[in-house]
Amino acid sequence: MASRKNAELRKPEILKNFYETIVEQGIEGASIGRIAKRMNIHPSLIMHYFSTKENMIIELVDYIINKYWLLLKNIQVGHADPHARLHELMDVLWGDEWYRATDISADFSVIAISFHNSEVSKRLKHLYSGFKRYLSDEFKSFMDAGIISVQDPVHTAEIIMSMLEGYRHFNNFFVDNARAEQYRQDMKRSALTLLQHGLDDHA
Amino acid sequence: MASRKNAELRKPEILKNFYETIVEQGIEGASIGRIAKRMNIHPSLIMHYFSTKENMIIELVDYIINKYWLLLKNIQVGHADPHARLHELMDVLWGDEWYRATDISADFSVIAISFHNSEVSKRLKHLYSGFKRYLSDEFKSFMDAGIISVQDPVHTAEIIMSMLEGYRHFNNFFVDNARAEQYRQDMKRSALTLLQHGLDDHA
DNA sequence: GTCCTTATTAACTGAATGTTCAATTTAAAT
DNA sequence: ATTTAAATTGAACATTCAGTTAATAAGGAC
Repeated sequence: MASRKNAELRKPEILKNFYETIVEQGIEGASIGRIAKRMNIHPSLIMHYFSTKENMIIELVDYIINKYWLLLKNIQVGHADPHARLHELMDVLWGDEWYRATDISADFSVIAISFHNSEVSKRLKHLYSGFKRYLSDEFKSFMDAGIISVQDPVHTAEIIMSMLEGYRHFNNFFVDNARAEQYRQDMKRSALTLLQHGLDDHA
Repeated sequence: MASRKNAELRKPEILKNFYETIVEQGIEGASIGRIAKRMNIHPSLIMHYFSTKENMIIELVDYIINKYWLLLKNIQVGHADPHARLHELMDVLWGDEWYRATDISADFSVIAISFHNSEVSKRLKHLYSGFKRYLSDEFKSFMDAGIISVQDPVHTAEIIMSMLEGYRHFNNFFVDNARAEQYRQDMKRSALTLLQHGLDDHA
């Protein structure tokens, strides 16, 4: 019999294995039976804790999203000097810790699920809107300090988030490990260029 | 019995229904049985044409990717004048036809599959590299004409593609239909700003 | 050591999974 | 009208699916 653990330990352990199974086999390969086999426990034990697979998916999404919230809360960019603060923020956003916080393969699976699961969709929207609020607040303060020249902090946040997501996306397809660092720098500098030159009028 | 059609008609029809089932139920809900039911045909007929589900997935990916190739080949930006040509290209990339060419929900499913299916991954990489080549060739000609100021056309293509992908991604989460057009314009203008200001040195 | 909660397994279900192979229908060619 | 090839169905296959219910095992409180 598997070593006895309490719910507080076992549930996250199951979620972690669910997560890893999705990374390795996709959502279509992440059945309860396979997760149980990978953990050397009985499938019924998983049902005991989550009742339905739908529940387990929701809790998995919460588990992943929580990783992002922790990232956000731990940014706490140190510098008070706006210029240094701006650069530190950019370093964090395009940094390694941020990129590796979650497995991009699982991220895509979750996003794919969100298109036909409204609970998942709701949670993703909430996460994104929190991220957007955080960024736009920062950009607002940079505007006030006069070190970036953009017109609308919210629109700016959307643009930077889009670039960040595009970066995550393509890092898997372009790279050519030797080019990874180059690509990262290109994206980061492009973001800074945009922040400092604003949106010109190309009418 | 379902009306008799030949392979040339039936196979694409099956792929189309596979595609739509993925959009509605995700890859995990797109079983052969469900696809057959939706088409009012017998599941065996699907096996007859594709032999295995794995084959069917590969052919679906080819089917989707072909839509993108058609887009690329039909761009054929008309203007010879470089300045008009640049703007027309940007209009196409951020245009409605481009955005709606495939269902983003299916795109995400395919990308998610690519992480644990090397055949799918290979095909996506090939598509992206073709797109990158097309864009970098265009950017090279704009550089020669002196209407954009970037240093490397390939890096530039990667950046623009990342922005485009980020745009596709977030259009589903930000919008607020009233803002959709605004967001699109913001992204397009940002891309133009980058092309014209290049990557500044923020050392 | 007994009680009591809870973790874990055992045994099972009915439905759905992808797949196989033979039988049947259809339409075109001769 | 007969032949022929292809399209379509039918019935079965072992396996896996998520889920149910009851039994067992383990550990903490007293």
